[in-house]
Amino acid sequence: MHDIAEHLGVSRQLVSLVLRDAEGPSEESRRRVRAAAQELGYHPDQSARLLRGRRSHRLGVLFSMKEPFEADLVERLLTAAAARGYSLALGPHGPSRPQAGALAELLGQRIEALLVLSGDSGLDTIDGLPDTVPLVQLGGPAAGDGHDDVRADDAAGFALLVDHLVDLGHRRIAHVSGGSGPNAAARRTAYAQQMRSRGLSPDTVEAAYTEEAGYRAAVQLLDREASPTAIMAANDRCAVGVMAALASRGVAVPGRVSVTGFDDSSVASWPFMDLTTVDVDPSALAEAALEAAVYRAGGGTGAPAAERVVPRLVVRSSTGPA
Amino acid sequence: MHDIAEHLGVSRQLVSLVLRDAEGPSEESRRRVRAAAQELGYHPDQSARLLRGRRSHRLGVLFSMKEPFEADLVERLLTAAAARGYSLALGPHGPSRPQAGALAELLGQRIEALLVLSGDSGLDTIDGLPDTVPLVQLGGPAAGDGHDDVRADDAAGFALLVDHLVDLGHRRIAHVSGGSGPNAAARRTAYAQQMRSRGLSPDTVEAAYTEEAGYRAAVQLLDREASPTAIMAANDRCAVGVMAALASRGVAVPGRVSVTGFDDSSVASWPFMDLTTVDVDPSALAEAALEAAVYRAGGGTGAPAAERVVPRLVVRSSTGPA
DNA sequence: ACGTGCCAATAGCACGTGCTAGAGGGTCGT
DNA sequence: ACGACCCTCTAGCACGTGCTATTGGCACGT
Repeated sequence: MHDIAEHLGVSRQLVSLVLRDAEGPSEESRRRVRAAAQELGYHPDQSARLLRGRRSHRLGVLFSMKEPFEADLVERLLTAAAARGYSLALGPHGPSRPQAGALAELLGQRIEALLVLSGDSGLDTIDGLPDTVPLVQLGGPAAGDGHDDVRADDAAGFALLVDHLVDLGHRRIAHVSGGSGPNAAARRTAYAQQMRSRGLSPDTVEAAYTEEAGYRAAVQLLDREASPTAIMAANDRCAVGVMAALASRGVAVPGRVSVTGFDDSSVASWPFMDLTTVDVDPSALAEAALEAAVYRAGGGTGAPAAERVVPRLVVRSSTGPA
Repeated sequence: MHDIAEHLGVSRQLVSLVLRDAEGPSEESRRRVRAAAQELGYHPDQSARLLRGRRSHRLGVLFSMKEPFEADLVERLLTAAAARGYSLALGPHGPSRPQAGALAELLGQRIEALLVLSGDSGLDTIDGLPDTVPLVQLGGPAAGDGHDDVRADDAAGFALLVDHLVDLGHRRIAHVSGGSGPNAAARRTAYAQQMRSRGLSPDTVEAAYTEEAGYRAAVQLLDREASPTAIMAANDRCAVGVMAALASRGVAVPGRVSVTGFDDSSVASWPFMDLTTVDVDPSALAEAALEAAVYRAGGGTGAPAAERVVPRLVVRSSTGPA
């Protein structure tokens, strides 16, 4: 900035005014300063900007790069934040990068609120976070207490899927559960409840949120005497395994068995999968979470929000009449 | 920092010395300062640190969150950078976040070098980047010129795969190509060359780096009179489609047709895929790219490096005797 | 000629930290 | 008892920017 000012023979302050679009400078000055900035390849130093400003308008995001769904959410968060004039400090954690390390880095970045993402991968309890930064939990296991909490309404989603299958005439509908994974218990319960309310008895096989677990669970189901005519997987990844197992046994989908997923991830739309699933609309999740974070960043002190985004049924060709 | 000093009745400078592990302060002081910092929930302000330091020891990474392989690379880069005392500024771009926007944000963060990732998804030509920041390209389409360039040795990888199949007795080996995708031409050429050197004639079907394209290409191959006994997909995603097509036609793998992938992504290790592929070892890629970036950051002015990481053949159960 | 008002541009401090230079108070040797 | 030394701590400036307060210059009215 100093260089630009010297180059033009004006003061540094004038340059500052122009570059942050403040009122004052004449059109002529604006033109010249902008041209010089372009010419000299100037980019404002975010550190200095952040340091000077009273507020940072910056939110931290703690997430895992491994999970495609979280990566997707982060992208939505980026646009949602930009639309409100906020920027995001990304804090990816992974096997080689402990959560605590990523957290410490975020806390050094003047964040006004912290968004914690946790998909189906599971996340150890969040600890070591200071009470100075408000926390918004997004889609993870139930937070301790007192924090904003945004997630999909899994119960509503499973009710939609059960109804869909029952309406198609299915009566032996099995559920391949996420086992001890986050939200798995809620999904299992929602499934059982909706089955009973339709006069059917639930049939759950414990597995996990992985392709391999889905594969094994499906094999197990096929080996029974009265194998089900429909299989509801705990999520899409799990459904991929189920589909693979059926294909390897030569079982027609949806001819003999219908299959459903949960998430509407990209795999669900592969033409040879074409999975009936529920769409949790990551944009809506991101929007709701960001709204909560912005509210806290602005000093909001209302009661913790507990937003439940209602998913949408997406019918594709993996389900059909019993 | 000021608060801690006041809390203990010492000077701010002493606190500074302790917290950055400089020599000088006594053990007693260290203990007390650290305890106070913990108690007050202090985290050093990175902005101020960055502003003060002459060097930032910070590297920018431009990538896409959509691509799992890039996400994986970023994670390796994070650990590699940490090991060398560098930090990374992440610049994810996506549909709603133009590359230029992410780039501008990075340039405002005092980066000393810029790593540009581009997997199989393709990336428009990089422009608008100032000549003040050295650039290292990682795995993408050939950079214009004069930039460091790190990527997998696709030719060596395909040679390994062709040799593997030929040694198993296959003679009709088809290649489902990545079409106009980045590096697809190089892989196609490497395949053709190695086939000829083994006395066989190449047989390429144009497709793309997606599951759907792989599926369609495989269907096309199966409909021929003399269908191949082995199919080499352009990458793992493509191989997933090929496998699905074979399964839906009841073609045994590897009984009647062998299948190979390229990348050793997570799908390749799914038990019902168990794909023979080549492992590009993202750690080695990340390490090499980071080394180049650090060299440039340190002011290195040598000739542009052109590192080719030699991949490793991973034999699984999707290939067998002809 | 002199004040009044306005527009354009400038002066100077503050943000939180790292680093160089220096200050204070002990201990030791003579 | 006095200076030389070391060990520990402190004073103060600099980094690049935003913002408040102030200055300079011009046109206008009296």
